[in-house]
Amino acid sequence: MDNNRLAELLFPHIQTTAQQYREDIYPKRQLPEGAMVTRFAPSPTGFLHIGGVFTSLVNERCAHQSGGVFMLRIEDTDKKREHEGGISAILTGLESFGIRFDEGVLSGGDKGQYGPYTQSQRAEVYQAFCKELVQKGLAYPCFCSENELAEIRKRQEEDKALPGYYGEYAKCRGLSYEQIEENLKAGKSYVMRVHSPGKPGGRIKYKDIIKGQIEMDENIVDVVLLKSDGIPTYHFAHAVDDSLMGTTHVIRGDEWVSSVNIHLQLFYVLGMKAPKYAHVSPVMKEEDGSKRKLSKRKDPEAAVSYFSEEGYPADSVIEYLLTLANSTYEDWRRQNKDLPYTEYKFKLDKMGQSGALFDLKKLHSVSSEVISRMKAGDVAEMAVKWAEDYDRELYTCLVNDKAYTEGIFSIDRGGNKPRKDIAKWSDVRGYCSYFFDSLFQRDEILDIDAPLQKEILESYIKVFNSEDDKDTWFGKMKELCPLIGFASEVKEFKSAEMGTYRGHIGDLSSVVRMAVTGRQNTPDLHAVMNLLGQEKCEKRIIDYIKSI
RNA sequence: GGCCCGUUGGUCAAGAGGUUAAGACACCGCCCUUUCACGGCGGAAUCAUGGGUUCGAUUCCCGUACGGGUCACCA
Repeated sequence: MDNNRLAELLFPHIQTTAQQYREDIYPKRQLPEGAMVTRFAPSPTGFLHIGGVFTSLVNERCAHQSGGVFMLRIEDTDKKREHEGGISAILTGLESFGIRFDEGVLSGGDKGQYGPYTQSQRAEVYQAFCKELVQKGLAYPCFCSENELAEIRKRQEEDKALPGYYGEYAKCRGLSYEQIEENLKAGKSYVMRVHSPGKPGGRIKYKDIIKGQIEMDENIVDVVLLKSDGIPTYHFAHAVDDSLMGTTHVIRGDEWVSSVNIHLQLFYVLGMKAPKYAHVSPVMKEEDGSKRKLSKRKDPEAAVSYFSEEGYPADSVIEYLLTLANSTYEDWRRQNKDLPYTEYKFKLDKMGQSGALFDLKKLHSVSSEVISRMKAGDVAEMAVKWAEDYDRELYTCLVNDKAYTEGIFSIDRGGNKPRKDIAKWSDVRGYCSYFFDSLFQRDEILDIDAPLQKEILESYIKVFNSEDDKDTWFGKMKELCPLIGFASEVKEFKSAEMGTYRGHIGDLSSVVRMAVTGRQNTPDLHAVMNLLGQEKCEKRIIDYIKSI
C-alpha cells in the first residue's frame, strides 16, 4: 500500500512535518554538561496531592542543582476527567511550597521556547508525528468499536492469551487503502494505533535510576496513539513532548514502570532519543497494619490543603519530604542548621525503592525544629496570617497589639536552646492563650495542697513586682523559700532528710506559674509575667487563690 | 491470573560477603536546670521465610509468604 497516500488521506490538514518540528521548531537545548531537564506533568483532574508535591520537589531539585531546566506541562488530554480550576489549584499549591518552574504553564502565562506546554494545544504537533509514522508504515487507523474490542478481550481470556490489540487480534492492521477510505467516507470514528515492531517472547532491559536494572517483556500491543478526537494518549504525548522539549530525565510515579516498554518502543519508532527514567515510589499510609498508597479520598493529609489548614509551614513540609526522599538529608541538616535546603546535594539514586509511610509524628518533630529556628517577627507574622483564615478569635487577639504579640513569640527564642512548643500554627492558640483574657482558661490542676498554695501565693504577691529584672525576681523567690518552709535549692531538698522541707523552689515556681497562666508548661516564667504586667498578674493570682 | 518491583527496630532508614548492624522520630530512664523547655547521656527494639553457593550470608542465587504496581480511546 502507498503509505504516503494514506497519510494524506488521514491528515490532509497537517502541513508542518515532524522533521520540521524536530529540527527547526524545537532545536536542541544548549546547556552545560550534566544539566538535567526535568518536568512535572500533572493532569488537572483534581487537587494537588502531597505525592505530587513530593515528585515535583524531586524534579525541581534535580533540575536546579544541576543548572538545568524545570518545566510544568499540563497533561489535559482527558477532557472527561478535567476539573474546572484544576490547573490554578496545582499552580498556586506548588507555588505555596516554593517550588519554582523555569518554563511551562505559569501563573503569569506560558513561559519558554518549547511550548505550548498544554497538551490540548498541541494537537497538530502530535498529528504531524503520527502522520510521519503512517508514512513509514508504523501507524494505522483502527475502526474497531467498543464492542468489538470487548469481544477480542473475551476471546483472549478464553484463549488465555495476553490481552490487548496485537498480532492476529489486530483486525485493522491489514486494512487496505480502499477499506480505510470507505470507512472514512461512512464517517466511522477511529483511533490511530502504532504498528508495534515488538516480537512475542522478546525481552527488553533498561536501567532505572531509582529502581535499578529492570527487565520485562517487549511491548507487542498496538497501543493507541491518537484517540478518536485526535488528542493523543498519555503514552504518545509523553514520547513526543519529552523528546521535543529536551527532557533529559523523566522522574515520575512508579505506577509508570510497567509502561516503560511501550514508551521505549515509541521513542524507537519515532526515531528519537529516549530520556533516562527514574520512578519514584508513592507516599504510603498505614492502615490496619498494612501499607497502602496515600489516598486523596480517605486521608485528609493527602491533600495539600490539610497542611495549610493545620498551619504547617511550607518549609516544614518540604523539609520533611526531603527526609523521606534522601535519608542522609537529616544528617546534613543537623550539621547545617541555618543553610537553606537548596544547599543540600540531593541524590536521585539514593531514593528509597519502596514507598515510605507518611508519618505525621515525624512531620511534627521536623516542623517544630523548623519553627524553633525562625525569628519572632516571622513567627508572629505567619501565625497571624494563618489565624486570619482559620481562627478569627485568635486573630483578633494577635493583631490588637503587634508589639505585645511579637513579645509573646520572643520569649525563649533566638538562643541556642530554642523551645519547640509550636509545630504548626494551629498550636499557637494553645501556646499563647493565657496572654489574652478573652482566651484564658484554667483546665489544669496542680498536685499541691490548696492551703499550701494559698499560703505561698499570699506571701508572694506582697513582694511581686513585674518590673523586676530576672535576677531580682529570682532572688525574691529564693528569699521566700525559708519563710514558707521550702528549700531554695533543689539539691538541698533532695539531700535533706524527708520532712525537712515542705517543698523546693521548683515547686514554688510551679505554683506561681499555675496561678498566673493556668498551666504547668510555659516558657520562662519571669519573661511571661513581665510581658503580662503587674495588674494582670496580680488579678490572676488573686482569682486563683479564691478559686482553690 | 500474567508481567514488574519490593521486604533491615513501632516509623524513616544507612550499610557491607566477616561490622558490637549507623543515625533520626516516637517511647523509657538518668543528668543538667528555679520551673517549663532545650540539651546531653543511656536503654529497649530490626535484617520476612525455606533452601542453595561459600570457611562464613542479613548481604549473592532459587523457591515461598506478604506488600505494592500494572494489564483502557485514564493519566
